[in-house]
Amino acid sequence: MVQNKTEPKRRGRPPAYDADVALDRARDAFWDAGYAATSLDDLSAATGMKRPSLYGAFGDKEALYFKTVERYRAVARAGLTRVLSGERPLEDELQRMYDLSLSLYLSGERPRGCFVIGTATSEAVESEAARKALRDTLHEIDAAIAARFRLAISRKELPKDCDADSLARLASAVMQTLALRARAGETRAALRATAAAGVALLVGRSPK
Amino acid sequence: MVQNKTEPKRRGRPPAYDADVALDRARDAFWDAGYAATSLDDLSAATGMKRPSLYGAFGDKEALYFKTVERYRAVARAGLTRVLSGERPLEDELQRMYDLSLSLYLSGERPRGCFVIGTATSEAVESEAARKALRDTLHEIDAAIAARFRLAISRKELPKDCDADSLARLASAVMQTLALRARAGETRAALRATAAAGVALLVGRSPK
DNA sequence: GGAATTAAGTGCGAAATGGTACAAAATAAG
DNA sequence: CTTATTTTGTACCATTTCGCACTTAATTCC
Repeated sequence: MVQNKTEPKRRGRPPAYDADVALDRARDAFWDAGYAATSLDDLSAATGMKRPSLYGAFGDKEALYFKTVERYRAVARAGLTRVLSGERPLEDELQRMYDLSLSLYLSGERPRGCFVIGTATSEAVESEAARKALRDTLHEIDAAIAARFRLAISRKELPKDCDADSLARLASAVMQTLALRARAGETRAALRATAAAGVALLVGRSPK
Repeated sequence: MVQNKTEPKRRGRPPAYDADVALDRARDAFWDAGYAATSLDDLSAATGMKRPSLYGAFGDKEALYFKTVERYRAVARAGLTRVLSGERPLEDELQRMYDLSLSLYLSGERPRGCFVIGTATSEAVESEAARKALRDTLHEIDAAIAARFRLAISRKELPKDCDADSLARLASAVMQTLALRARAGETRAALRATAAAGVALLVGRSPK
């Protein structure tokens, strides 16, 4: 595999846009309005690219959407891997995981929750691709958390008879409720309280 | 308050539709495709009513949608009140609550999760009304579960130092993950396992 | 400088969308 | 039977939407 990063000389007219920036802007448009309610004109306005340029660069609306999903998932994956590294105690890392989630869910001008949940869920019954994107996203998070729980069990941070996979799905559930509640307009303080209660329950302390 | 149920004699041409049946059909259309992707023609086809009749009976698309939400919430509220009556042990009632949720989430031809989560979430950032519907729905469920947890504490089904409100939000989180995962296409068996693990964790047994 | 190549921008078109005006139909009251 | 009342169904309108053809602009290669 040779270097193919920013090929030194492209042949024709150079693009006026940066593909990653455009994808982020398109993602923001979908994130706020949902997939179906975001028109190509909205995407054109958000990215500054005319519709034919959008087509040339990313394909149709659906292809563009799934490119934004891929990009979002890559960022989320990196963050999750970082906070669940195992460098700190389980409880700290879980708390940081939810802090990271909340910083993302509240990062827009208005609270908007998780991008994938907010945009793919509504389409998931009728679109096989959206359903798969949603399922894969949830399962990837499940798996990352389960790995950390397995590590915790091996380190005696948790009792040996715990089921890491079940605990992980429930830890995911806490993240999902944060996503939904953030989008529903709950305050940051309320969300933090729910996260803290979730951490307590997951590590074996009943929320007091 | 006098009797106003099915007024004995209406003046003009009688409606050809049953309002409740039409609302259920409209709800099903929204449930599958989401709010934005459901057109008035879709709603007309689903209900068998022409568009002008829909307007006459329910107002515009948004008004119709929120009428279906009200109706769904009333049914959900009744079910929740029933299964959380306090007649049975806490653990049984929680398990029945999730069983009831799953029977609803998997009741369509295709798995579709929770109607409100599946349709209001995507609209919640830009629509104040959708955001409120989502928030009110989540909080109503939180409150119903919290009441049951308070009863459990008073009955010593749970330790006195438990926080019923925090536990209730986490119990809601389990319901929400079932809603999302059902819509994402997880199998019924997988969903049941997640529910069972949630019940165990909530009543103080670590999932084994 | 001219040809080749790639992207940007204008503008069109067919279809779908939300919404409504208006006439026809069905019923009750007098 | 006539009138008043209410619903239904057809047809229409203005707008939006997705998508594309085609021209124009910017750049490299020779």
